[in-house]
Amino acid sequence: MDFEQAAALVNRAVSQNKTLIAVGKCVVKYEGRAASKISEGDRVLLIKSDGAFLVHQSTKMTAINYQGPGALIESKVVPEGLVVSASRRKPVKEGIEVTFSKIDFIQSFDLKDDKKLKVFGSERQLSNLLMDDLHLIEPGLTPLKSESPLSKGVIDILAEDKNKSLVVIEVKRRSAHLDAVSQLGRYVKEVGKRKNCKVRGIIVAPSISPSALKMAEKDGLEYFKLDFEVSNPSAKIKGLQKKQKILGEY
Amino acid sequence: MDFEQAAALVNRAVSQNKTLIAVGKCVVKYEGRAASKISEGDRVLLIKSDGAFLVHQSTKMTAINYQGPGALIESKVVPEGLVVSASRRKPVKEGIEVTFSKIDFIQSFDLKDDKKLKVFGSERQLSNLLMDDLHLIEPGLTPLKSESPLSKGVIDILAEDKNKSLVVIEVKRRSAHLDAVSQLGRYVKEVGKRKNCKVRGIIVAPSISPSALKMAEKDGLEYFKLDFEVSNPSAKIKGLQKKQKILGEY
DNA sequence: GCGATCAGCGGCACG
DNA sequence: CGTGCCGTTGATCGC
Repeated sequence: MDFEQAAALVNRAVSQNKTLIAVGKCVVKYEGRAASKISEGDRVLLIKSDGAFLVHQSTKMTAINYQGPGALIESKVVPEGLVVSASRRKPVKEGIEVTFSKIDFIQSFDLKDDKKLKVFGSERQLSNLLMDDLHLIEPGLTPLKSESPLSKGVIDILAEDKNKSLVVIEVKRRSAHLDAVSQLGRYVKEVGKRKNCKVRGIIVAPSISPSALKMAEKDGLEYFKLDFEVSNPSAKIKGLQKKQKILGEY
Repeated sequence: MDFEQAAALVNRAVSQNKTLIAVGKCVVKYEGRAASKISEGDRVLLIKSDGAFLVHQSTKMTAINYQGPGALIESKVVPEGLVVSASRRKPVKEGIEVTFSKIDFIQSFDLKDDKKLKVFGSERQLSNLLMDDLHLIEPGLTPLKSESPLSKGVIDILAEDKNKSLVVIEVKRRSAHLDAVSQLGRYVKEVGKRKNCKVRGIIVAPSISPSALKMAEKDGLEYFKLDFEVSNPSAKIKGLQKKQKILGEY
């Protein structure tokens, strides 16, 4: 297929909201929030029906250049070959330009798909499950509210212990790191200020980095190890236990 | 092309480290760090030469299911159609299974590409540029070290002001948020502890969220607005000015 | 619209 | 390997 035909194919695919796949030798330039350039090589261009625009190399998961849904897509022939470009004004003015010097393959597809991915084991879901299992953390701990909106951020679980103290619980679906401790610290601080009382903070996560645990202890926050299991189509909390003073284990 | 031929094509492409593109009607299941399922629809499957495995719907930028480089890829025919699966042991045992009931297109490509993307305007680059422009923040501020490794994290710029006080500078290429303030706070705290002296902290970013600025001021950290420009092939700092007490502007 | 956070985040660099 | 953090992060949800 020559460049003229290819350009026509791209423009037709875009105007008909079809998905287009092109493979060939190209250079790619981007300018917007950042700028980038890559010289000639074989790549895959994927343009989706909503205008999402992706340039992939033959390795790695991530696209080397891209433009989000809603991009304005144009194609034209220039002396160097076929140019396919995508640009948008928001979030900022930016654009990609892919210049093919050789096209190995180009085709448009009319993809019918109204299904949505269902995911199990998200933090939200684990948090909801945990609402009913707070007794695993300690007796007398009762849930007050989940997804409680704070002026800044959202508290995963707000609870009350047997002494009627407020407890802020932050759930992580993967290892907790320094940022998680900082985050919980902010929530505990804000709630304490609002309610003008002492507030406890608990991190619940499958693991925690040593420095994060150290920081948590220093800040008076607690950590509980969360043991959970995901399968299709559900997630389940298997256990929950206090783990502190990791050095003491040895 | 029938399923048997397609399965053979996939296995051959994988064994030869080629890149494979398939388009067709399929269901996709994933189980591993989380679990997911999506019922039948038209999607694009992209398998790269390094084993990266991506399933795309016809909208949005992100793949709905994926597996990183190094995944073990297999293909076989079952009563329901063609199964293409990708699995790996690390970081955890996990796998995707794509079952095609209809194949619209399938082809392998031998992509030659040894080029690497060059990006301009990264935080690292802006930070390096700023090293020479510290006087724009305040007279007498001199750079000591860039990318200074701390026990936890890396300080973008460590500097010294005219009073010989240490100054930790955190550069952000986009709007600074609460997490950036927390991050800088951790650094300032650690440096102050190490050197046993008062340490200043400055956030340099193109903008800052109101709550982040508030928290910064409360924590004794400063904010400077960074005005920069990116183009191909470079980035440039255009200006730098103190912005505080935003409410006072009105 | 901005703000804050999650994500199966991915990728990178450093210890 | 883990730890930390950047990313043109993207995507979602609440204000």
